[in-house]
Amino acid sequence: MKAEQLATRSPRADAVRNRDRLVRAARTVLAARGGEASMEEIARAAGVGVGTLYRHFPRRIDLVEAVYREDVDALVLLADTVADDLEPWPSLVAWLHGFVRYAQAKRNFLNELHEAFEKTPDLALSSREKIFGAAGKVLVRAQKNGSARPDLCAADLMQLVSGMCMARNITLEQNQRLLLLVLDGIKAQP
Amino acid sequence: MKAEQLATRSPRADAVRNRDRLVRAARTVLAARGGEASMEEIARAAGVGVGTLYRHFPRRIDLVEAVYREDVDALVLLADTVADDLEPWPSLVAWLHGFVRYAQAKRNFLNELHEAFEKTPDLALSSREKIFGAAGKVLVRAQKNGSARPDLCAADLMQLVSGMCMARNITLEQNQRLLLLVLDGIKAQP
DNA sequence: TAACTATACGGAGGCATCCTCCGGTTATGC
DNA sequence: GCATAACCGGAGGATGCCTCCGTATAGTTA
Repeated sequence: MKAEQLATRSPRADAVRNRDRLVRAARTVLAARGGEASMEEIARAAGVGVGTLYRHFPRRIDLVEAVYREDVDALVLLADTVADDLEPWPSLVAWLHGFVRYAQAKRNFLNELHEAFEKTPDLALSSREKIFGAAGKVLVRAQKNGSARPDLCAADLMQLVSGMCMARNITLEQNQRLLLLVLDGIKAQP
Repeated sequence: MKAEQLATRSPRADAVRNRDRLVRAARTVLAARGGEASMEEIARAAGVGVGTLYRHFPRRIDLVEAVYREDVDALVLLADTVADDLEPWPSLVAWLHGFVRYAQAKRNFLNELHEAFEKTPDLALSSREKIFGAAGKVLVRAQKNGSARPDLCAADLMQLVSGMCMARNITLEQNQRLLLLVLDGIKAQP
């Protein structure tokens, strides 16, 4: 390869294969053992050395984000869908219900995000930003409509809702009950 | 000592002294370095070996609870005070404001509690129970009065409020703004 | 006071995890 | 086919958790 050729060549086949194996293995292991899962364990499950794992995903959170990427994208998509199909306030309600149901199932993910953010506060986490963006979309729309109180931002909203979902043994019922309460709080006062 | 004397004799002077040193050191170190602080570090700051630390506080959370014990007691006391001095609803509002202000300052404590509970869900944490008890006291009173919605328990309430306080870079203003929102949600609907 | 013993001390060390580093291997471009 | 950039893997350094046990000492008894 000439020195002046700056365009990176496409990644090697084995690299692509191993990255994919790692994400799959991580998905399985994280689902089975939650936050307990160690990097060695995941690498072993993928049939790969730890060195390879760390080359592809320098920090634990990078791997976690790769695992849950599709789920996060689904939440973003949901925001678009409800915004297209519903009036502002009902779309906000629908999206939050979707979020809570998701968070209930993938509570581990929220915890990992929280932990990573705890350790490195100024770290840009793409999942976080995506979710905040989706929340902002439905929220702002409801605010412009006058159905949601104006003194509130997406960060506030997610603060509240993801915070309440992070508890270990919260049930879906309790979650939904609390969501109704939060929705009452979010609603613009007449 | 006779064999049949089962009454434990009072703890040795050095044990008392070291326990006290450990709590003081832990308070300082935890305040300075937060959750990062290692057990070795705390033992060193107390001028004591790790063995001594672990004899007094078998689990990290035991030490943490000892450090924040007075603060937790203050929250419990606050619940009693507001219940004596104020009408049900205002007392709930006042206590929650107190809680949020405290949580803002001692966010690290909430995180440690959460982490311990995450690791060992069926673990009885006295601080947790004390705080829940205090919350229950003011909440039930407001419910009997008809000013707080009845379909809510202390666990729900703390879920919501402590969850929102746990975020790393939340400001006191944001906290208080969210609390107002939550209070709107808690209030009984007319 | 002196001996005795329950109690406490402390840090070496076993175990686990994180993450890096680098010698060896392999796929890709020429 | 050859050169080499890209990649692989796992040994090993660093750190933290927690235990274990030989040593020291406070309190008790005579």
